[in-house]
Amino acid sequence: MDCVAANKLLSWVPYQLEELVNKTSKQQKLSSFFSHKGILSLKNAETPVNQNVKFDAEGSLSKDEGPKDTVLSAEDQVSECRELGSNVHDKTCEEISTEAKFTDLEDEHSVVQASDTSVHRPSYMDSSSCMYSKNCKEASDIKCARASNQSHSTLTDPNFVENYFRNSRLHFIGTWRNRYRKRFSNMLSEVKGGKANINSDMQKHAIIHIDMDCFFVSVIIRNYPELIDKPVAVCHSDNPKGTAEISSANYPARDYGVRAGMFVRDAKARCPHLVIVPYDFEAYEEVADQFYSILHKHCNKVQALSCDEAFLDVTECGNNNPEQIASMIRMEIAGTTRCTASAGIAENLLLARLATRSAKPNGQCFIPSEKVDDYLNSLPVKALPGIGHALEEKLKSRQVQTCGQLRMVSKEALHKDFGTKIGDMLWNYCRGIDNRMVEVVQETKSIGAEVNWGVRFDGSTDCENFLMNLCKEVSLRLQGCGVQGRAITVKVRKRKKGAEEPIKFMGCGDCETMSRSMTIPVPTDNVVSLQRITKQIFASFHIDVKEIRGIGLQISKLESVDISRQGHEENTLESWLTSSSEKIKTQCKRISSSVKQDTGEVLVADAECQSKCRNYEHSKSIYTNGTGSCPSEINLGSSRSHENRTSTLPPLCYLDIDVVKSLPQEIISEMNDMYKGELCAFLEKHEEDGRGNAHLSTKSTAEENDTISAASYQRVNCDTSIDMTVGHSDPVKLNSSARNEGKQPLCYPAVSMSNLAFESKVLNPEANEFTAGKSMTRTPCKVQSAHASCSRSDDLQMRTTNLVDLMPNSLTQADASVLEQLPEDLKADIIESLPAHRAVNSVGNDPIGFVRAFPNNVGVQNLEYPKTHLWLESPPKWVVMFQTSNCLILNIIAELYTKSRANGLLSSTFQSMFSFLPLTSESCSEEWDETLSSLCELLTQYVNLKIESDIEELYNCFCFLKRCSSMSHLLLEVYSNVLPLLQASVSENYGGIFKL
DNA sequence: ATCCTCCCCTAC
DNA sequence: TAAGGTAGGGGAGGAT
Repeated sequence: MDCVAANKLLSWVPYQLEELVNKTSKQQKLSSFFSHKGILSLKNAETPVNQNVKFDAEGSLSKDEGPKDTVLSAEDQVSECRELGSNVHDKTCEEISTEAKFTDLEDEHSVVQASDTSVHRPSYMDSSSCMYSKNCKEASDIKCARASNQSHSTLTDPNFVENYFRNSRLHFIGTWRNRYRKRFSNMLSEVKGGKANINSDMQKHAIIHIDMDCFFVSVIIRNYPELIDKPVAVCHSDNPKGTAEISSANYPARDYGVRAGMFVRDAKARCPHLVIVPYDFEAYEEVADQFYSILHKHCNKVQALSCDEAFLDVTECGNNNPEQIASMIRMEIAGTTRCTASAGIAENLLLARLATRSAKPNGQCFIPSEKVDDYLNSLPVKALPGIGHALEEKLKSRQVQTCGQLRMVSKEALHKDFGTKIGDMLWNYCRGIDNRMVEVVQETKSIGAEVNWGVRFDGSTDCENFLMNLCKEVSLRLQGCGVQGRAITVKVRKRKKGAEEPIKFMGCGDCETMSRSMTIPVPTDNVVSLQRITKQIFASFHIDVKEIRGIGLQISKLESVDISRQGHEENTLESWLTSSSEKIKTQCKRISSSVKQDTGEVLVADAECQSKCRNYEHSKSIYTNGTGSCPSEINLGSSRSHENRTSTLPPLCYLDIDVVKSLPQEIISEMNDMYKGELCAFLEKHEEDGRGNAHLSTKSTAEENDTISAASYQRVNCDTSIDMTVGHSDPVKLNSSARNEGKQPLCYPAVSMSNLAFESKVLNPEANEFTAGKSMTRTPCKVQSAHASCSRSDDLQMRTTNLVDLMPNSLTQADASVLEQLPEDLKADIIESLPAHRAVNSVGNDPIGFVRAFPNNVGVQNLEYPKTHLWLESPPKWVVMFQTSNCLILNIIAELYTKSRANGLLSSTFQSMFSFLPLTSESCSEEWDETLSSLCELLTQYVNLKIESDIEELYNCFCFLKRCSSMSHLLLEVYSNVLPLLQASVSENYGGIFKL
């Protein structure tokens, strides 16, 4: 038996192997194969000529013996393999015995592998693939460029996530479609516009499925003509003993039984002179772009399946010979990319795709309608798209292995066994029926990132760091796609009990996977929001981090970001300035054309968008044309270039100097940096220039401020327990005092102001989405408190029950006094939720009873919709409740309260305003930071709602915060962040910060 | 009946 | 050493 030949055949007509192996001549085998089928009008492709590539010698083709080109090509490849080295053929014989062992595995692997980038079944499911190890000599013509001293796991590499994705081929494949959508968005949207006139039902379609031949290898070896006929595979490592996985193998290599997904050591055992070449993602991207450019040139209905595979609907292409179109396209692809492609032509997507399998490599195949039945009859069900190994097994257990057998099963039986949709799919597909259309525009439904290799955590810090980086990654991807999402799903792979360390180096091995999700009312792409929510969901797993083998984060319920809004999304000082800059520009244009100041020509929104995209692409330099180096940090907030800023900032002379001067020193100093130091000089100059004028122009502002500060003063004045000497909350005074102290470096904290977009909706009962948000009421159900059980059935009812269960049997005096200080409706709500025997008047002596009354999460509760809870922080923290009536009341409860109270430092005034604002210096811990971050965000959101009546009160809050700044640097940051926004809100009443 | 979450399966 | 990702779809089962 000629095993090489058999293996070769296996790779493209696998399901006919049994009928073939007993024939002696390959020619005979193939002829018999096709005559047996008697259906294929397999035609030779007009082979494109290219000086760099040797294509299979085809020349003219005999129509009656269709498959000749393929046959010849196969023979060529086989003979070339034999010529490779004197020992190759001997080796082949030697391998015969070995290969016998592989048969099962191969069958399984090769049956449906038509396309090269098609991804193998993960090897952790194929334990058998690990058992072959052979000492082989290395035969490598190309030295793989590999980093040798790089860390490779979460245990040793703090930048693991970033490095990981850069080098992952699966990541490349998985994210390719989104990059394609971005790149070809013009073409896609054009077609979308003209799509409506299709009446698909009656019309018979002509579909071409086109697929590059062993894409990953071909792209690499097009620059190494000497390798074309040698067995070559793409892999990260060519260590002949290693467990690196073969990504793709060319046809000569497949002759030796080398398959995608195989460990290198197994591949080398089969084919010792196998040449391993490294990945070149840039080249893949480039060739894929060329590929799609060609497709779009010939046809405007292109559905991208992957980087090397697409469907074309050529029904209305003008040319009514689809075979000719396919042929032209293939020729052009070969000429341009120096790689070959195969095509299948048929009346629907299913048959076109099946036809391609028969056409490979470098051929094309047309399945006419009348031949469909015969073609399918003996086709194994596994060959149908949509039937993987699980369905195959399920069908096998029902004695169904071929489409012919499947046709015998009634639709009802299929529905019963597989469900309606899958049942229909099976019933239709085995009859060659496929009603899907070529879908040009495919909207993204979810975006995520996942790592299941190299994940080994030493402690929870490592794990948290990893999670945070994953969030960054996902946030960048969302922004890169211009979408935000509402559903956040965290997936965790945990080592199965009793599972050993996997054979694959750093693999995840046998795992148990679990996932949990949370839906928020307003979509987000913000990294801090994602981090917070992710942290919380993750915490709800209560998992030993040492057991974790993989983590994934997925965002769904996507909505596209309104481009015009993008520039204002981040409520940073910068965006605030730049958005105003744009306002200026528009107004300048309108009012006066004589203004010559250079305000920067790029529209803000565009600049933002470009900046984001650039940042994303940059961080993924492998996807760009690759001149830029990779920045070490993927942080949107910090990576924006200075050049960008100055190009969008308003010129100094447009700033309202008086308003600027009234800003806190930190803000001025930040702005000064943005203006490269010119702002301070400008201010000084202004001061010197004319005090008289300045006096006049500040007046109205000062009056307004007085009004505010009067109210503020009253409140502060009531507060006897707080040091009053720091300035009575007059904003001007405050600011000048701040200016004097102003040594504190202003670092915009990790908190971006738009983080809690959804909180703003919570705070805003007007928001339709919120009131209508049915899902909201169920939101917290999957994220349980540390105490609550984690069963899947938990929902809001459970959640509420748990909360009540967590209530202490008796409330302490402290509990009662806390409750007393809560707003009436909140108090009522809590009391109502208590069982009678736990009523408030039942006071015990548990000092932290009230703390225990709440789950170890920080949450938001909206009392207008008492069933709505959003749990925001990971445990163990405090409960933070916000309720919205018409007036802002923030309650920071629990531990903080306990701490502050113990120190006797709570001011009654601010208790009522902030209820339980912690003031003790000992509170300045990490926990403190998080709470303040939340507080900051929420205040910001509130400011953004611009509810006039509350502005004043807010101002007081901030002034108060400012006065606390000596105790906490973080408070200063909170203040610094919130104040500009507040200032903006206030100053909007008299024309904004910029004079116009 | 319809929706949601969790999970599995599939394709590349 | 090695980079076992990503996204879509559907079923089960529970809640409304």
